[in-house]
Amino acid sequence: MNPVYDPQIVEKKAQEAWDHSACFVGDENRPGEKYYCLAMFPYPSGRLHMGHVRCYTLGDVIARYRRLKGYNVLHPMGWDAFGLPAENAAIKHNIPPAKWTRDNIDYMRSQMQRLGFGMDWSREFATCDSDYYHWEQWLFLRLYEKGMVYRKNAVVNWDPEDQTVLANEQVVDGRGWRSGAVVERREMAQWFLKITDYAKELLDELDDMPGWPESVKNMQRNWIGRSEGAEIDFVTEHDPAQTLTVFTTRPDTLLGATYVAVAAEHPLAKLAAETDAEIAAFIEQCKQNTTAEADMATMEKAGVATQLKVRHPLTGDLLPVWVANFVLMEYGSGAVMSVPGHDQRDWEFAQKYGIDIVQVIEPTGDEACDLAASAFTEKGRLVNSGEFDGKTFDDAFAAIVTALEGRGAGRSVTNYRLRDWGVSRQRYWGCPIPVIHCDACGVQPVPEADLPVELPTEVTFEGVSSPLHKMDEFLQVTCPTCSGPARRETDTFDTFMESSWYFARFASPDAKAMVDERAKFWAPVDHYVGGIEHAILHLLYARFYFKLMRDEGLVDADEPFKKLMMLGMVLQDGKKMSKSAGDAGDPQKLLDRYGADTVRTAMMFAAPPEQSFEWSEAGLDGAARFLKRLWNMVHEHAETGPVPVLDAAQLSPQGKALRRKTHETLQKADDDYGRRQQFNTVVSAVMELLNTVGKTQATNDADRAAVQEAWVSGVLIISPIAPHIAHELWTVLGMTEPLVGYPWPAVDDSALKQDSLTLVVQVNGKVRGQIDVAADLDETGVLASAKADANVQRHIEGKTIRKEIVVPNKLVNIVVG
RNA sequence: GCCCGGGUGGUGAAAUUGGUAGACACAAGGGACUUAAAAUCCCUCGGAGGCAACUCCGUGCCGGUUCGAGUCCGGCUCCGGGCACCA
Repeated sequence: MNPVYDPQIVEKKAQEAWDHSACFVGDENRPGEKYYCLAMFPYPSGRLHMGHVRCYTLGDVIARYRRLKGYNVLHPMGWDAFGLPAENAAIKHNIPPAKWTRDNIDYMRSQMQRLGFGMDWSREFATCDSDYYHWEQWLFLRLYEKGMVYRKNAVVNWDPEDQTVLANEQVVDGRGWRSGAVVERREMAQWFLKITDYAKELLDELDDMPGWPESVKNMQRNWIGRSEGAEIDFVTEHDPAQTLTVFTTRPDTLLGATYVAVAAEHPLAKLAAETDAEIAAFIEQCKQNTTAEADMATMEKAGVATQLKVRHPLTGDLLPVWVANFVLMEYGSGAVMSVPGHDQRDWEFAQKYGIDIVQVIEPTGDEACDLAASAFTEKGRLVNSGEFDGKTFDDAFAAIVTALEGRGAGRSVTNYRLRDWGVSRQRYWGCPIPVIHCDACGVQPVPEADLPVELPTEVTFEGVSSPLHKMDEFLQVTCPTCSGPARRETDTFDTFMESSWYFARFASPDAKAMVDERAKFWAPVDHYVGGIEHAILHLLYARFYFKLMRDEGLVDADEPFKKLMMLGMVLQDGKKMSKSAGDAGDPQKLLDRYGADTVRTAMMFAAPPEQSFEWSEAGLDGAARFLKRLWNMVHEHAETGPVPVLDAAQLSPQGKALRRKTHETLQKADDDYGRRQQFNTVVSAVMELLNTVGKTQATNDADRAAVQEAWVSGVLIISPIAPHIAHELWTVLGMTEPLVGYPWPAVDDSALKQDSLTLVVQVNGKVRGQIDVAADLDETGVLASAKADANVQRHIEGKTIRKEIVVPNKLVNIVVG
């Protein structure tokens, strides 16, 4: 009798064997080319959901496959442990964020281990470990010295009732999610990293990253948003020493500018508000917009005229200054010139407020141009522009910029949509920003010897504000410059800071520096797996940070992630899974009922990696049935006793067909794992192989050897996906070397050879028959055979053959008329 | 609003470089085994006609290119992701 397949026993046994042999511990000295496989580390939200299961199974499948292909693999795991949910839990349940986080990590680690991921747990760390964030503070201070860091005002969402800053997701319909109070935009001094200094490199390098999906590269290109244009200075009427600078991509339309618009936070808006209650009221009203760009883009465009005027740099005409709610202070100089004739938004604004619309561009072709109906936004020929009339875009651009340069009133510039990275957060649960505020000396960096600035973890939350504000032992410090009393910064870093370099730390997790030489060995990550929701922010910040580290000499490469696999979302009720959506996605009960291999197989079988799909338990029974069949069939085969060495010459036709299927499956699986990165079809290929073995009657020793070969191959192929059952069956098949790292078998081309092929015959593109032909039959022979088919004859009879198309090994199309 | 994806049977999907649409599964229906059930095994399974051979229709919608389009092009529509403080 076969032993019954009991995943709980099989999986425990396999995991103990892996632990015992330490086969997943990364080691620079192992043979084989290094291969760093990494799945984006999780935020320890409490329990794994099916999105995690998918991501980490995919990472594990890739890592295990690479081991079979002879690579020296590093596959680590850790925790993105700082963040908002821990504070929310603290406020709600009065648990210190550190304890809540550590408990979650312990539970989620046990779930990952239960899933059998072949990860190197010896390198594990959490970003809330001071050993980790120490070096983030250290790098920040290095960047401070280099001038890569600066402080300026930026707007935040302010909850006036809770007296706290809210994240965008905490603002619901313009109100604080807890207090319900109307949220205000408020300016605060914040730290910024000069990512814009690297905009060009971040953009240009995308052209040389073949391992990234085009869609992600395009998203990043659009995000960085390089545009060629000009900066133009408008002298203010009230103070000729002051200028208002705008950026435009269309300096050719300068003569059509009929007003300028500034952001509500712009100094000119504030100046105008001093003497004008209507403007002050409008600015107040603008404060009720959130800081989210999506809200800005969809809201009703509105503005108010000021009494201020600026002088047109070429005509000297006075143009009115408007304050408009759609101008972003964060982008460019917080001011735009408005050309309603040739910009749709400006046109709508001018229509609404009765501002002049002047045509300065006319079509060169037959494009429609009716400024009474809409703006003409195409490039064309200049009119109503004095000396520039008749010029087309490129000439006009150059001539107008030259004219401006001559007056010192403009210059051509390359502008980026990308804004500098604001890294300050007015939150407790994050990495302390290592600066000190001294009344006498101003902002002072914490001396390197005093690092890390440790975040106190013994805290009690009273209300929603950061407990740091009330902790004198944290707050009160002496100024490193004058030794007088000073105050420690209470803001912490954006958590994207931690996730921007953790992959480098995994290479040398115990280094007494940010990283050591081992980072140069393992970096860059060869295969990075993660959700598509990280396509822009995380991946762009990490690329930037890696360049900062490179420029410090810490790493060698220019880019951190060679190959990027972007996963579609595992949806729940049509939306991405989140902490707030409950634990419907918790895999725990599935692991208890079916075991890890079934959960992993079902997840891999459900869809290809990049596709989003709604999670459903429907596939689990099928996956469980498949593994059980595999278990039973391999045991039945093993019970027939020892198998002789395969003698291909002695195979029966069935044995030969099975052997071909085995090698086709090896070839397909290798291609799917390695090149196509589509794993659902690996599972189906093994299912097909299993079905083929099931139909094979092994009548002689050679056939039994072919069956053995089929099972050894099938078990090996499925092992990255269902590693525990594979571990057990490997031994059942009499294999003595460990399966982890066993060399992937070479495909035997002679086994793939076919004597005859089935071709499809079409008449006028419709399938009319199938023919079996010798594999080496030439085109004339194939055509003759096709025309001999009875059904094909019926369709070509009495008609003229106009064209004959033969696609080798596939089909024949006969075109008749 | 802007940027990036996606839409194929009752369901998850496959079709890799423009070449047989629906592989492999799930669910369902029928049958075998069983006192019965579970498990297992076998058969059917896009729609319509024929009830066989075969024919017509069919990959979100409309149009185009091609001997041939799920695949390429143009226009739409619905769904998802991102939009700088969720991670």
